[in-house]
Amino acid sequence: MLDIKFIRENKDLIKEATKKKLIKVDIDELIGLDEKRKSLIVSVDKKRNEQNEVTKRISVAKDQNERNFLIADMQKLKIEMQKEEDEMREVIKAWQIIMLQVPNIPDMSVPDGKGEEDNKEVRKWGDIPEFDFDIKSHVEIMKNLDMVDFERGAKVAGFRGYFMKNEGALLNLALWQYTIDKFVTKKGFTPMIVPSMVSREPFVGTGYLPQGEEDLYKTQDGDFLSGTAEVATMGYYMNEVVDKKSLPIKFISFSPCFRREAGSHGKDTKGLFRVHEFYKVEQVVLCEASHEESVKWHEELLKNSEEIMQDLDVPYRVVICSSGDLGLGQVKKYDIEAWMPSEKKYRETHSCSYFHDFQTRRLNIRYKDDDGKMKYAHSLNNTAITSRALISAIENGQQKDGSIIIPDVLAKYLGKKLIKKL
RNA sequence: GGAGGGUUCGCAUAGUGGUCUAGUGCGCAUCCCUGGAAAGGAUGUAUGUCUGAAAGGGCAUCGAGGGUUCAAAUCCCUCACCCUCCGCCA
Repeated sequence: MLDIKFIRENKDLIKEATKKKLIKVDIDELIGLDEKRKSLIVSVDKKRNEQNEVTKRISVAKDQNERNFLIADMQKLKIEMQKEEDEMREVIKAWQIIMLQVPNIPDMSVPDGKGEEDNKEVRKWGDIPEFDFDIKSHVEIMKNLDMVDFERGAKVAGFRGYFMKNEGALLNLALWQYTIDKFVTKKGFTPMIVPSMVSREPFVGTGYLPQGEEDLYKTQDGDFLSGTAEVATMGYYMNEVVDKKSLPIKFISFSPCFRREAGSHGKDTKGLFRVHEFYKVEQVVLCEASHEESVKWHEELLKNSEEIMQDLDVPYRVVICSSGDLGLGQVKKYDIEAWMPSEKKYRETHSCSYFHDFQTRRLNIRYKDDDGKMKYAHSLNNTAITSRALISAIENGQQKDGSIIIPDVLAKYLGKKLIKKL
């Protein structure tokens, strides 16, 4: 959510942003509603003031006639007031619906574009491996080594279901453990295991709702299963004033993630790339409300995840996402894409974005600045790791005999450097 | 699932329809007193929003949202959360 004052004063800038992000929202209608809202507030407040004043007189009135007269007067006022209050409620409701749809403004450095296809490569890391044998996909490799079971996954959990098994299970555990260790010991992040079943408010606060309901699983109690630990982690300080001295707050959050993949039925139907349920380690940062701080941490979070990929020896590239690929609240987003040998393509494994105060305004996370003013903190997040990176690591580490060489950082946790058929 | 109790200004607590613009204590800030400090005293102590060039002023906020009333922290309804007990289950 943006500040209504800012919207009023920067109408054209916002309209341009909605075009860039391909979002349909009527800013003129919003401003019209805001005018109505303000004039109704003025009028209602005036009547309330009169009521308050007269009520004081009624309280102390000794004379019964005077008292009755004043009460009758107030009964009339009340009827008028209720009419205006009803109208005000309607206006505010409509106002809020549009307010939640107004997008954040993309940074100058964001390329214009319609979507993913217009993302621009920023840099590449690592050499694309050459194989002197027919390579297999992670599905074949892992099935051969009994690391995963998709058939029974589908039997038990339905479409896109899977079991991780043997070294498949251990390798995932190693990945999470290694990642969290690194963020805690080397980077000073606070580790958290966060809820995946989350109430509506933090979803609205982070910008996933109201517009994205069909992408989420919903419980019969009205909670939603979140697709990322970002939601619960951002909700942690919802409706709180945090101590300025505690900023920046850096969380490394682990959670199961659930995605309906409602719009992608035909896509990536094989393997672990697109699944309904997976685990993720996520970086979340709250920092002081300055653009420079946000940019600094954005680059930092990107670097952190690049280090992880380099540790895993996975070739990747960084792309800057085009305006059409940005979410409602995102100012700028980098994706990291790992090289997938079986597809001969880079595929998204990380998504690193900053929001300025878009999320914290919705979530009401503030701090008191040195000048005594309350400010909304800035927020950012980036994937630290998911199993998607493992797909790439496995395919890149495959050997002619079907075994897999494991990156050193994981071998340490797994207890072996090579996974092979017994 | 059932029964009961609770949610008040940073903390603790008072407050069952109109002098509550929410009292008191603690804490915190500034000042007085002091050589300095403690004790004591004085003053102050939130957020949001509207209006205004500003100073200032209005309005709202006693878990949330509705309702009753001329008037609600106080009465009624719905919901959320916390506590105690019972049941069921891990």
